[in-house]
Amino acid sequence: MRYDKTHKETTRRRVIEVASARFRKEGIDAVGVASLMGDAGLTHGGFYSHFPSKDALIKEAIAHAMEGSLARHQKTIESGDITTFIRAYLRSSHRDHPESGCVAAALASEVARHPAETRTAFTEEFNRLVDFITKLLPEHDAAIAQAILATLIGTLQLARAVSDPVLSDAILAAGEAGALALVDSKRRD
Amino acid sequence: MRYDKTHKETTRRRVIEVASARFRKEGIDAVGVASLMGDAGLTHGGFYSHFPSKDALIKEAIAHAMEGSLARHQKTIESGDITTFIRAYLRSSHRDHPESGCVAAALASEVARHPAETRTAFTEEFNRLVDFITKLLPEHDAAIAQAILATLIGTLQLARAVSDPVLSDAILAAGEAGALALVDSKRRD
DNA sequence: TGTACATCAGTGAACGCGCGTTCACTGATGTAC
DNA sequence: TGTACATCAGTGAACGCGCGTTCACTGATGTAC
Repeated sequence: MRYDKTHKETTRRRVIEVASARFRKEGIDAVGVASLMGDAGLTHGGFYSHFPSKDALIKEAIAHAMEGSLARHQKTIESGDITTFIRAYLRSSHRDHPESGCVAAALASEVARHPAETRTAFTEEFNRLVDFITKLLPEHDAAIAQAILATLIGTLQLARAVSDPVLSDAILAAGEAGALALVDSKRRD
Repeated sequence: MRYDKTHKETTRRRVIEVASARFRKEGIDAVGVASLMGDAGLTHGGFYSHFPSKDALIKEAIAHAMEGSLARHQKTIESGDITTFIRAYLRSSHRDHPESGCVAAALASEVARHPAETRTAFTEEFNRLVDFITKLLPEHDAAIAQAILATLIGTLQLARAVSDPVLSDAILAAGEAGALALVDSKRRD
């Protein structure tokens, strides 16, 4: 072979990396194959020697992004602190940088309209994220973990959609208080 | 004038109606002007005698859809029951029919990427929705209303995105329990 | 070590298609006489 | 009441453009001799 055998795999990973960031920032439909390959330093024609279709890349980019955010939170699970996790998730820098943030918050509504394969990949990573939160909870209750995750995602989306920056900050604060209240909700019943 | 003077206004409203349903169901980018006008029983050329651009229609369709869902919930506010509202919002029929459902759940992440005018229209209707929920709350606390709304939206989106129907039902149930727990969260502090 | 060759990652022109938008027009209808 | 006309909502061909995808090719490089 003419190229180092890791060469192609490196390129493939670079394309997935670029795609997962730009999909989160601009939305899946808004990012074309040609522009994506350009960002990865290539021309559009080579795309199909790496992926059978744009849909296949979408699936991989979503899975990659969710794995990445889980990996980033491994430090939190080691310290075992749900409060730290919630506060980190609802930081204004997360709201302002969807490209490196939670893929569920950025793309959940788009994923819902995508083919079964993409939704299955999303579901697997969603389950891992719920497990992660469950382990941080005092009662290890998966249903509460799901409700907390829903609150975090909904809060981030509303904070991003709203045009008033003061209101946006207030939404983040309200979501944080709400998510923290859910942490102990079972214990108080 | 050759047509009844209400004629054009009727057509305009029909286009907005069709757009607000299809945007919620298929996503804004996925619905073209020509296909939209076809659904309204017209050809695409006439679009620009009603709206200056697709963006202008998007803004109107979002505002219309949010007004519509508020109007639909007026009955709830009269009975003053937050529990009824939460349960109605998280019904499986709402998950399964985004076209007639909450626009914030269907389009929040898309709105975040749209021009200021669209986001301002969204913000105004969001504030009205928060006011509505606030009035249903025992403590009339707007921050709790925002957190509840975030929980509802996040829950619906996750329930729609996930590919496993059993898991989807579980997410709805978990979100309902979470939102109900938030209702009394202040009182219990 | 130096040369010839085979490999294949990446190139770029081309495909059909649907997008948002423009515009000269048509023809049904309300109004004026 | 009957006819001529003006209005303008709606038509449909055309625009430039970018989309996802295909494919014949190029040319840098690892391998074999």
